[in-house]
Amino acid sequence: MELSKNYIPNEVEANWYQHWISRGYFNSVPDEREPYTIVIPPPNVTGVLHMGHALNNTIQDILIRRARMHGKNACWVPGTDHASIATEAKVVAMLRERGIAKSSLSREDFLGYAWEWKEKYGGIILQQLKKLGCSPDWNRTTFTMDEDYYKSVIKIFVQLHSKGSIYRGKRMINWDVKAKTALSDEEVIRKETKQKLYYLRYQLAPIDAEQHLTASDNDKAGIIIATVRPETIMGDTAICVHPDDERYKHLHGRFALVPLIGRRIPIIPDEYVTMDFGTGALKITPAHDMNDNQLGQKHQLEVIDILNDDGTLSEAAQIFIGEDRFEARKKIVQQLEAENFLVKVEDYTSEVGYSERTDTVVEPRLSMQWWIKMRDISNPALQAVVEDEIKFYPPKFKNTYRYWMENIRDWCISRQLWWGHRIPAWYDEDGTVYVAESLEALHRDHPETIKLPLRQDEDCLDTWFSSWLWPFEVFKGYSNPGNADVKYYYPTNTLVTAPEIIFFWVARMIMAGFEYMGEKPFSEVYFTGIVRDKLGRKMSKSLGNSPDLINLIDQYGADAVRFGIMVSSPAGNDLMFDEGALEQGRNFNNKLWNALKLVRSWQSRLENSDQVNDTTNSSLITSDLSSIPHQFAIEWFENRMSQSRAAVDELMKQFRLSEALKTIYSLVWDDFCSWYLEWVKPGFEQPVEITVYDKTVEFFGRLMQLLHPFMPFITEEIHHLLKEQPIDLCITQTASWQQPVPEILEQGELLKKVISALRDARNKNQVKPKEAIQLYIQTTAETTYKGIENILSKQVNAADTSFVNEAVANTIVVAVEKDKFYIASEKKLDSTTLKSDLLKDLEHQQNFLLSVQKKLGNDRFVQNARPEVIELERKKQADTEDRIRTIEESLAGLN
RNA sequence: GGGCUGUUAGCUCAGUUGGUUUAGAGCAUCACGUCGACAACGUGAGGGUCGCCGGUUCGAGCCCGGCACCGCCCACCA
Repeated sequence: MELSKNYIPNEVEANWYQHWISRGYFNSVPDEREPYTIVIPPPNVTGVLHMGHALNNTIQDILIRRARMHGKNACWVPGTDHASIATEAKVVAMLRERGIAKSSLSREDFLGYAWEWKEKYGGIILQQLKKLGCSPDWNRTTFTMDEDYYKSVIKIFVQLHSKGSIYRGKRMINWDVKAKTALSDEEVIRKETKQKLYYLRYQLAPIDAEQHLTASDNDKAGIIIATVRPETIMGDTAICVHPDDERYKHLHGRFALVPLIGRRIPIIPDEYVTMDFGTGALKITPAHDMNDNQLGQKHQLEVIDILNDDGTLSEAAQIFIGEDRFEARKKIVQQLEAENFLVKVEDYTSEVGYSERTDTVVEPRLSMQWWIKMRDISNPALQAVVEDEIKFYPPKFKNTYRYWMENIRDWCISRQLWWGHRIPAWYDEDGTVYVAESLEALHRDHPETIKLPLRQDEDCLDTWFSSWLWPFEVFKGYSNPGNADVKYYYPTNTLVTAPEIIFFWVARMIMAGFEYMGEKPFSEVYFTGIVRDKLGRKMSKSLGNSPDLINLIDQYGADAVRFGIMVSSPAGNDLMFDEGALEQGRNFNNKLWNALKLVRSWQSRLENSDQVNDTTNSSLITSDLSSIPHQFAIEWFENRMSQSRAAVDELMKQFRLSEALKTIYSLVWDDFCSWYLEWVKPGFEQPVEITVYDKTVEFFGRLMQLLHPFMPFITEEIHHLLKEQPIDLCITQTASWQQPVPEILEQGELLKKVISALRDARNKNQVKPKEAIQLYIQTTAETTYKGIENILSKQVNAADTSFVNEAVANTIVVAVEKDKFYIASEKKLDSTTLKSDLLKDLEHQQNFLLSVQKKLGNDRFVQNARPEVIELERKKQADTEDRIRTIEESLAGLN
């Protein structure tokens, strides 16, 4: 079979994925092997593959595939999250396009549309993961609203409630006016926002209406406050000043009038106020600000809610009723100015909360919601991470986690949405609340409720209230406690996720794990970096700097995409995505492909020689390694490969995947292709020794094993194209490798160094590659060089090599460590260049010698440094002196 | 405002307990090269004094103190 000029990934990838699936390689059932388990961070069911997913899932796939090849029972559980708010928003938008308003639908009808939508578009992302080459056990695909999963979520709510850890309360919450739902603190993104600070004059109310029928001038001058939200003044119920503020002491106990509507509000002292900010006087709007609300409670102020749930002004505002809050702001400013209440306007920048999902400004609002008392369940989860029972990579996230856990606040879990797990609470006509797993359960446990007219709570639970059960409920660990799967797979091994969701998800999973399973959910958490573009900007939909992954896979192949992503993801750092890295991946594919072509071309030459052997009993076939000229190359590469393998193992243990990949890349490209293959490559139309061929195929195969977790497709393809294989690479078990021998590695390094130095010398002296040279070697280690002589002479195109005891005149001199090489060629030497190079080197060596001598001349160094350090310095000194002597000899020879 | 990282070649990053020939890699750059695997390539080369200041030490990219800058997380100054 003729191989194409370049590697063409698309068809190869699709075929192999199909093959793997048909053989069921990714499926896992409990057995006697040790499990290695990962649960996927379930992407939103509405999601499409973006860079963050690609990074995340490539890492998980690398870990899983490696475990699978290392004798573990690898189980990677895939699935999706119902993502209540995100999905509901999509469904509402879809309905709007069809001209249907959500408000016109019953809950049941809406959910009908939502499920229809989910079945049709949901889970596209799982199909896309297949294109990336991911190898989860698809039989285990889980959705957070699957029937059993749903029941578990409800059951957990009931359990927490009966324990007293869930309560219902009217408190200030973050309100999303677009989605019309409450949000948890974590769903609010604070962004620095340019605003205006308005200075408004509140006139004073007369002290006593009967005594002062007209206001004094002082009263008209009133008190000036600063605010960024003038549209909320109609909700003001007090003005607050610092008790020690001399400017306002005379106003304590008096009343001010809210501009435009003239309502009387008290002026009260409280130390909360900062005297030197604004005017030192603060308007209090308990319905629309967290702090104001606290102050309001403290001073028992009235609460006037002037906003509707969609962010428009309510009847209570008296003016601008029905206007959007930001429209109302503009209009009210105009009116305040017209009526002389506006004193001045300043530019002002502060942090404003935005909804994570809808990106609208969050409205602090007083509302009745369900809450979890987090203190009840947080402690074991805190301890587990602090004491490294669960390890974080990189460890810096321990601090972040710890701080949040130590200051944990109650979690608002109710959402005013329909798509999700409906809160299992019922109300009778008196407003009494009953919590039960179902209406039937309620009637069973509380027969007195049978006759009551009950209505169920309309709200759903926060998405994260379901996903915090993920690591055990994917194995039905809660719905079917103690089943074989959960016993075998739980706790899982590694969680790979983005640091952004450390509070949303990671912390809560750890809490749920301890609370419901009595055990940690995973042993290690690997936090990936944030994906940025090459300008360092975070990738986001709004910036439009997120590339289309499927497009990239079509263009470069999944292996190249995986390579590109991993090679630019240093552990613990962000990923600066650059398409150049994908090109590098594609080029690497090609390099592998071409190496394969070379090795396969030997096959035919082997077969020919086989035929010759049958009749002539030629000596081409040999099994005795020591008798062939390529013995050193084979021994060296064997050792070199073991050395890199050990390095890769160590890096993988520390989750330094990017470096592990780079190590393999360099092993393949540099050591295997550039050195080893060149060393053993036969000349044009020369036969190939069978030992060399067998060894090369074996090496190549082992390289493919090492690389497979990172680039699964091309490695599988090459594995099969190298020779007939009884089993697929995907499930091949990694054999144990030998320990590298340091002496052989050193010899290999020396050989490389000598070859490079000689090539450099040829290059500098403009000796053409085609032109053969005479090489003279002056060394004390002649036996060493005898073993590598044939490689050396071929690699530097030497027609003839001989050993000498003294300098050879009229040659190019090259010194490597203690050995000297003399190159003689037809080419007339340019002694000027040669001389200046030598002089430059001489100066460098002399400076170096000086620094070493200075060190050795320092008594305190000699007294204090460790003996081996001193020994090393002495060696440096001797070597450098040798080196200088060589250069001087060469210079002398040139004259 | 508090906390946590980081600052090493043009770019992205390694550099393990301070001493391994006066700092390494990949990409990019430059020169030469079409030689029977590979121009999506080969062979070479150039390029940094390790953010700044001070200290400890025989010796600092690495340890200590201060400063500057970048980024992230957290926090209720209108």
